[in-house]
Amino acid sequence: MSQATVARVFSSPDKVAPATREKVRAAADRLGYVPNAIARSLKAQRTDIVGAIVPAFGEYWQHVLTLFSRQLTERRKQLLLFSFAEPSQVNDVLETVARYRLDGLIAASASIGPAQLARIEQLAMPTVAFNQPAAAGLVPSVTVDNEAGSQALAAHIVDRGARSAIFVGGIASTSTDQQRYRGAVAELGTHGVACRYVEAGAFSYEAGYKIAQHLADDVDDRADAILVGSDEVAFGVVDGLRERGIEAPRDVLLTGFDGLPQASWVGYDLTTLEQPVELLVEHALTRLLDDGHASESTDVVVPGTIRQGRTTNA
Amino acid sequence: MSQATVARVFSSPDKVAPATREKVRAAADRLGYVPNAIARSLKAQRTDIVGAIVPAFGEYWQHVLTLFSRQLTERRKQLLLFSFAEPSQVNDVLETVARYRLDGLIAASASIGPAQLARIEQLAMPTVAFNQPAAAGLVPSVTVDNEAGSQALAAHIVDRGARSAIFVGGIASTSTDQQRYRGAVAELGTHGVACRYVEAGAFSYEAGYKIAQHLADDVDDRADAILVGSDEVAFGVVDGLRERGIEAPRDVLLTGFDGLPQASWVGYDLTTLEQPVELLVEHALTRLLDDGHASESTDVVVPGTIRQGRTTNA
DNA sequence: GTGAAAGCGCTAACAG
DNA sequence: CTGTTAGCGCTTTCAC
Repeated sequence: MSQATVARVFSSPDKVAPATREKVRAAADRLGYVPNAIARSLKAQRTDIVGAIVPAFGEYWQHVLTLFSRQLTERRKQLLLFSFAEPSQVNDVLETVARYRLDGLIAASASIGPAQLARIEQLAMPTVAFNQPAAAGLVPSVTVDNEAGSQALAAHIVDRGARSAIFVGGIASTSTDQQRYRGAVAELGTHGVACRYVEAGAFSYEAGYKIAQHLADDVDDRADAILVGSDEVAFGVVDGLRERGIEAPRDVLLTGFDGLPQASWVGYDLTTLEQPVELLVEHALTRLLDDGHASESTDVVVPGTIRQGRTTNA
Repeated sequence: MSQATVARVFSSPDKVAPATREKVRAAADRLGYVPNAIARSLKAQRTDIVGAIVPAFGEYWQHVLTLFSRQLTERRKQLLLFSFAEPSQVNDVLETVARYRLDGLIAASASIGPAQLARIEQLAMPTVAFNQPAAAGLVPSVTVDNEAGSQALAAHIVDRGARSAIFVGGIASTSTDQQRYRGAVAELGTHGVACRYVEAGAFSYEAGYKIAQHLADDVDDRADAILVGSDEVAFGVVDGLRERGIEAPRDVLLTGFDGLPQASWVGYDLTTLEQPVELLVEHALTRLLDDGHASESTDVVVPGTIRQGRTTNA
């Protein structure tokens, strides 16, 4: 048996006589032989691995990651995870990424700024920025329509009688926060409703919980509605307000953003903008793997839909 | 410049004259050269990649995965994710795993049965089973002490006056369910408290929600306490019971298991057995990467601690 | 339908 | 300190 024949048995079995094929398979089973994907990758200049640079925190990213992994498995590819706890680690991570010749790269984090995107360009690795609007124009991107989503939520609360509102963001400098705030302000403005921006300081439950207590204590400044920029923060806000006896929708209208599974949990039952995550992930992978390397538009923006929950059921 | 010199600049810079080193670095920057980790792996028989076979669902696994990824990043290794939605996919996944010559493998799923573990043995790849008690003895494993944990929870509710109890498991055939149930029964038995096993059918919020409504409707069979086998299911149970006007701890004592971050969210504030996940993950990685390939005991069992929440605050 | 040979990009051993 | 050489395990012509 020559190497070549064995290789053919595992990659294009039809090019080998059935008899030989079986003999090779039998021998392989007996010896525990398994083709070496590393060697294959070296030769083929293709790894069948897609990398993802993702923050190591947060319900949203965990959820998205799970979906990427699921869809990649269906495409017989693997997900190589590069997670980081501190934005400062991103540069290091990028250099590591560069060494693995990945079939594609998912850049999903607000910590990936222009400098990092430029570096990624250099790597000449197919890349897609996921829900990171700031990357649009620099790198192909797939994003939910943040502005339209926020507008829809704003319209929703105005419908339900809101005459004053607060937007609770995670981190003010992120492009998602900015877009979501902008959308809200725009829509509310046309109805003569003011909307202040308040920063929770992180995209976490705890941050939401704390900021909610501040809001609750600041009695002068109560609003009819609170638009929270993300579901995870919103859960914290709900609980923080409850702690102070403020209940949605009784005392305030409240919305989230993202459409996490937990938003439908009866304990929260949050009105939120549901991202079509499956679809977003599908778009991202198509752009990464199927494209003739230059399709129509490189920046895809997909609309979300409102999920009406108890928190605005006034 | 010879290949060898360049290689040295990137792997052992001190073996190269500073002048040459800088020249090489400059050239690399200019040409965008980055060493190829695939080729390196082929030569070195070491990939710096650890694989993880994990179910594509569930809060708990997402949480664990995030920790693995974080700790691996610190060790300058990557996580290659093999997730699967159906147990039937596991065999396929294993064959894929086999092809990548990974530095280690984390087997974290009840769907990895004896047959699969045997296959893993064959691969001669350092492996550790994570929170999968059934694997103990077959493959090195790291597991929280399920029985002791359940006993502690059982003792806790007896302390608080429970005279009858129900254990709500996810899937009866899993070894975690069995151990947790067994622990509960053992402890409750010594206090003359009976404990029926009820199967939710999945380790999910929805399954918990549905089973809770059945339990609530079955008025003859009310118990003082419900021990739920996992937090995610417990969240569903809490909400399902609330829907029927049953509130913990007022009407029933309720506990979870796992210690997910959400358990401390004020909306649930669940009494649960908190797994020392960081520690478990650390143990797993040590066994995988640092071991002199045969340390003391291969099956590590780590105790958890009770997190007291509102749901048993009778 | 099968085998021989070259080469993917790197490293380690050995000379110089 | 630097270069030469061989080879990791696979695929891919190109002969036969």
